[in-house]
Amino acid sequence: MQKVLDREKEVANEAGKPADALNLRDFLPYRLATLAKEISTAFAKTYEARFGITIPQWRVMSALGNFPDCSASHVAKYANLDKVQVSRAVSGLVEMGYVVRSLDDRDRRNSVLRFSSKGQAVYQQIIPVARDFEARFTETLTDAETAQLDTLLAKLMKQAKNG
Amino acid sequence: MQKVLDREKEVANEAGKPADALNLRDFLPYRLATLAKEISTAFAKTYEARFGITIPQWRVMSALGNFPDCSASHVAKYANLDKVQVSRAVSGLVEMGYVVRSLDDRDRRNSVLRFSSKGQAVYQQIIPVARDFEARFTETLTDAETAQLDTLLAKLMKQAKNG
DNA sequence: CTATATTAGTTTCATTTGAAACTAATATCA
DNA sequence: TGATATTAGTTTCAAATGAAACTAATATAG
Repeated sequence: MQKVLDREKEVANEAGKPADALNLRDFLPYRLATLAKEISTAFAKTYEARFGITIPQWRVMSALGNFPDCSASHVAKYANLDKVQVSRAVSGLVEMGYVVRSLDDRDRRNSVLRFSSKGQAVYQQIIPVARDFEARFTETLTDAETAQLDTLLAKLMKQAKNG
Repeated sequence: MQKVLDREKEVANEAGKPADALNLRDFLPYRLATLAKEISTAFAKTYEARFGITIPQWRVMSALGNFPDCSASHVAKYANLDKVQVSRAVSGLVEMGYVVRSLDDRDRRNSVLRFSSKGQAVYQQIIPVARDFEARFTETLTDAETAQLDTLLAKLMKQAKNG
C-alpha cells in the first residue's frame, strides 16, 4: 500500500509536472527575498531620485536621526550594514554635504557622525515619505493583520538568528 | 494648543533621542530586507557548500524541476531572475554537468533546458534540505500563524507590484 | 520575396560589493 | 615601560551585478 503511494508520487501529475518538485513560489525564503527586493527598490526610487542617496545611505541617515554623534560602528550595528558599507556611505554623505565626520577626542579611533543642517533638513523631508510609503502597505491590511505581521516578522527574525 | 504639541514634538525625548526620527527597526522595508537576507544567506549556506551552487542556480534548478525542457526566458519569469542572471547561472550548471542546454528546433532562438541525470539527482537531494529548512521556521509558528503568514506575504506582494 | 522590427540569449563594460589587507589608535600584559 | 593584541575605520582587489550593446533567429510589413 505504501509502495503504491510512493510510486504514484514519482510520476508526473496530470498537468505534466514532475512530482517531488518544490514550487519556488510557495517557498518561504524565495517569497521573502522577492518581496523584500520589490519593496526595497520601490522605496529606494522614492528617495534616490529626489535626494541622491542610496539604500545604505538612507540607513546611515536613519541611524544618525536616532543617534546623533554616534560612531560608524554604532551605525553599522543599528542599520545592519558592514563597516565597509558604512564607510563608503558616510563618505558619500559627507561629499554631498549631508553629514559631518569628525573624530572622538576621547578615543580617536572612533568617528563622530552627525547631520549638517542641510542633511538634517533632508532627513526630515524623507521621514514623511518613508511613513507614507509604509502606510500604503499597512493600509491594505486590517489592524489585526498589521499586528500579526509584526509578530510574525519578529518570530521569523528570532528563528533566523538563532536556529 | 496644536502649537504646543508641535513644539513638544520637536525636542528630544527623555532618553536624549530626537523626536521625529524614524526607527529603522520598526520600518517594514528594512525589516523585510534584513529578514530576507538573513534567511536567504542561511539557506544558501546549506547547499552552496554541499553542491557548489549559487542562489540563482538554485532558482534555475527549481524552475527545471517544475518545468523540464523549458526556455531560459521561462526560467527567468518563474524564478524572478533577469535574463543575464539566468544565462550565467545556466552556463555554470552546464559546466558542472547538472544541466543540458540545447536549442528548440521549432524556434532556434529558444533554449531548451533540462537536468542531466546527475543534476536531477542533486535536485532531488536538495529538495528535502529545502523543506527541512523551511520547516524550521514554520515549526516555530502555530498553524494559524503559518496561514496568516501566507496571507500577509501574498497581500504585501500584491501591493508591492501594483501600488 | 526583401527590408525592417522583434525576440531570445550572450557578451561587454562599468559599477557595486565584500573579504582581506592595511593604517592608526588604544588596551593589555609581562 | 615596551611588546603585543585588539579595535575602528579605510583601502585594495577580485568577484558579482546589471544596463546596454551585440548576435542570431523569427516575425511582420511593404
